[in-house]
Amino acid sequence: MNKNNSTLISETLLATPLFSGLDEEGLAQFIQNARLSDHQKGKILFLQGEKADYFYIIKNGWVKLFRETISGDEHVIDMMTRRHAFGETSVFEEGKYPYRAKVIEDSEIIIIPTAILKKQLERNHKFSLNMLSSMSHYRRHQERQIEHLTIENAPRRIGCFMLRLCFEEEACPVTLTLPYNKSVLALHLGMKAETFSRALAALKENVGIEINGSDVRIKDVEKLKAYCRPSCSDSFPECVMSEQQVTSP
Amino acid sequence: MNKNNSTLISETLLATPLFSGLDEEGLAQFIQNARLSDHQKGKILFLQGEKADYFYIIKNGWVKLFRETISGDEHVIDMMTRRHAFGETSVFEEGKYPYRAKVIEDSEIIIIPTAILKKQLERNHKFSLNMLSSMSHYRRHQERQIEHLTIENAPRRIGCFMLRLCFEEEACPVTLTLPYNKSVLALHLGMKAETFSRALAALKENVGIEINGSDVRIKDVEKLKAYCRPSCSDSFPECVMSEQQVTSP
DNA sequence: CGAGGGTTTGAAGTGCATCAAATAGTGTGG
DNA sequence: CCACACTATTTGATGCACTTCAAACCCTCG
Repeated sequence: MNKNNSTLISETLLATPLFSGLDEEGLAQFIQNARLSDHQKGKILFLQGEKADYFYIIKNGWVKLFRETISGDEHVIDMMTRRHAFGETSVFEEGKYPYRAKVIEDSEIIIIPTAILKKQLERNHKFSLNMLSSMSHYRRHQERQIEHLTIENAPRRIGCFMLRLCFEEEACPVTLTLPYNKSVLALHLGMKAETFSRALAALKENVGIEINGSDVRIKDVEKLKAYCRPSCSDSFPECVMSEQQVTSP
Repeated sequence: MNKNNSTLISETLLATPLFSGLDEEGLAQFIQNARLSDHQKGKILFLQGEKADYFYIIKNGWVKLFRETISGDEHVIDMMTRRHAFGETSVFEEGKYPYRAKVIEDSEIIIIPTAILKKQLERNHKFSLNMLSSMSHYRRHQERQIEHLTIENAPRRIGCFMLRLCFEEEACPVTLTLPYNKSVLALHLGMKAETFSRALAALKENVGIEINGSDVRIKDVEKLKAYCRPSCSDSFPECVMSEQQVTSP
């Protein structure tokens, strides 16, 4: 591993909540054993049930975590992007990955042996707390997802997703680009691609959103919030605000 | 607090994964500051957003964790029973409860100040690891719930729930009692009470289950498994097996 | 016994899925 | 740089699962 790579890895890890605030030595343990590599769209990183020798942190790109049912349906557990870590919970799953991972946009990914993770968990209290914190954040994220699936309809689920995407922008109107392709996004939000398409059209109708391929222009953010609010148990903008750093799958 | 209570508390805590294997001193910290008390059906333990000074462990009974949307819909996050802990993640939520808790069957509950939890998290590595492990278990539980909501229909969701309830029985046929009342269970499984009722009838029709009030007799467990399997990404009986110790909400 | 919650049943409506086909968008090799 | 192939997206028509509203029934408990 050359120096350049080492620097790149260190930068990414430091920006990932899982590793933030770690002491020099602990961080060094991870960095020394990390490997940065490029992966093309379509690459399967691992299968469900496979022995989990490594966990992953994304430097750039998109990875889809998913499962398949016996009857062939695909369930998208989550979409991961830069600074997201995944596969790290295999430590608690008898050393096996509980889902599949597929690269869906060309990505730069950092790979670290789970053995290092295990050792740090045993020895480095600060790291355990970090992991606890990021797991807790993710738990909240999942709770919200469950709630949305249960009580929100398709257009509102998309609306909430877009609000999360644009929450950091303060300008009104807001322009944003939908990540990855629409069919995957649809599955991630628990609907079929056709429904997604129609629901987008409904949003266009009801809250005056403009859509151009993957680009979305929200002319009136408040109107979108008002549209989504009635079925959201979290108070806005808290619901929108607190999604920022989801790090653990 | 009398000695008797102290013993009862200690017994329950030891049986709760969150505290299992803790050193004497750490355990004593919790026990010394714990309070065991009875709560009647209907009692609200805390509201969403309330300052979280305490967390809870159930010794006996049932507690419902839920939220309400602006439009008045209720979302049941989870149902907790003996040896389940809840409210403990408020430590990571700016010290506030992220949901409401209501007693739905007369219960004996252990209450411990979150301050103790915080201190132990800071100082007691073993306890942190316990919490990490139980959080990880709960995460899996949530994942499965999300998956079920997305790809399983109502009868199958109920079937999976019953399989989980009866997984420890080895005898066929199996008789079990549905916990708490059916309308709450329905909401917990993401459907309305009417749908629940009709779905039960469908199960009766398709897999030959006998229903008598809250008592369910599964005449052929394998048939039920076969009925649920096609839409389940986990392999049976793993899916059924691994639900046993869910401790963290 | 009567009141009130929980549960079931019926009829009608809604939202999403499904199937099918048309259209737009993307990448490839000639 | 264009033609072709392939994939992603949209649109339409139809069906099914769940919800909604309403009423009846059932159970429990004062």
